[in-house]
Amino acid sequence: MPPKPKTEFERQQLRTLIMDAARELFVSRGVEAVTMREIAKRIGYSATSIYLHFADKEALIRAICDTDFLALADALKNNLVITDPVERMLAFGRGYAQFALNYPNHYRMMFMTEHPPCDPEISSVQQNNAEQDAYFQLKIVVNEVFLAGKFKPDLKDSELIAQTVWAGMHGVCALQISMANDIWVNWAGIEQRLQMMQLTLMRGLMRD
Amino acid sequence: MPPKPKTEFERQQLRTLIMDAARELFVSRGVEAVTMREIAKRIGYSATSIYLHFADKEALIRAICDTDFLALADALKNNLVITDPVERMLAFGRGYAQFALNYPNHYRMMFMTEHPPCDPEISSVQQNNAEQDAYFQLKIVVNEVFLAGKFKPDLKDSELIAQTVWAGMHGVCALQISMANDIWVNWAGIEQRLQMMQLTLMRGLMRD
DNA sequence: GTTGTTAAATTAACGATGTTAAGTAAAAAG
DNA sequence: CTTTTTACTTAACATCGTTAATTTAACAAC
Repeated sequence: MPPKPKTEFERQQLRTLIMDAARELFVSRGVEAVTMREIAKRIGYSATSIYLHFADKEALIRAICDTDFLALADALKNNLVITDPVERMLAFGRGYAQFALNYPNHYRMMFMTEHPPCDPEISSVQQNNAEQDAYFQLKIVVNEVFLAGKFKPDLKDSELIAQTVWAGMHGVCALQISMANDIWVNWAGIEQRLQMMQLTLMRGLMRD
Repeated sequence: MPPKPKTEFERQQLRTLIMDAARELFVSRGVEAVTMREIAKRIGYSATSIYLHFADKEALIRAICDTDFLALADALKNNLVITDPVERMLAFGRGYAQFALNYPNHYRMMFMTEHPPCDPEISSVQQNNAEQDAYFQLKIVVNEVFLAGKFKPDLKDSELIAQTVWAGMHGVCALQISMANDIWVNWAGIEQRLQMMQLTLMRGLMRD
């Protein structure tokens, strides 16, 4: 039953319908385990219909990632109301970890798998817009601590500090996602590990 | 030309021939991109022959991982000759990162993808054997610093410290492997980021 | 030495996947 | 009323991991 020309709005609507169905499946079982046919069935379409809206599976994944970067930025921006720069940075880190651990398959898709470099032409995320770009938010949050003179005096590169903080939190989250079930390691509780990382980063970066 | 019974040695030999060919391909292009047929062709066998030695692709990957944990432990144990515990821990971290960045596809296979929990019955790595178990090495190295009273006095859980150090280094390496080509982030040099992480961890963990 | 038996390998084939090509129905355009 | 365009579907393809059926060759028993 293939009807008639669709308005641009209807096209967008179907596009997001596909993305929402795909996201739900990806998040619950990971991108590899989900087939195009399955996504299509979920929304009552044929598999090939997806290709009218996305060039291939990779493009679909990328598009979803893209809107999820928005979701991450949106979730994190709530912390920006905290006035104390140091408290804000800590809350920001906790929020980031919470996102990672609440949506591990998502997080894996966004930060643990190599995607071809994201084309800013196509991306719906505006880089360096604090509302939309979580990395930009991180830079701001760290830089405000930096400007407040809270870091050790020999630390002069604010962005390098930001990348270190990111790496530290990412390390804990990524190991948790990939290796939590590995009986080889007698893991401490994830909450404990997160707190320990934040404590260590703080002590290592902040002025005494 | 399929001849007759092989001695156990010949079977082992073919098994490692398969593993070596597979490893080389996996390391250069990642596990997903390499097909069983390709591995087989590389050693002049038919694809199905591999299944006479490994239950499936996953089992082959796991077997390779397994021997690579040995390789990692072997590479890292050279640092154990360093006498000063703190210097030894630093060198250990650098060695770990070097392994990760020299063999990124390997590292991804070992630490960045979820494998079903490793069965110690099957594994050829002896857990808690310092010669073979890199995580055990890490625990020892950290614990020696701990016993030397070098950590901050309120840090009482040596294994939690080890896991934090691991997470920090893993974070830098993992982001490098997955996101180095992401133009979104203005990455500092990888060497700089590694050094900054080590500096920060040290300052955050060690007694003043 | 012929004849089974068995191990090691192969070729054929299966089902699933991402994807492309060809076809179809209905609305719009002329 | 015809023609074109649009949204979709079904068929089909190549490739993948994997299994089944088949071949080949060495050994064992008589």
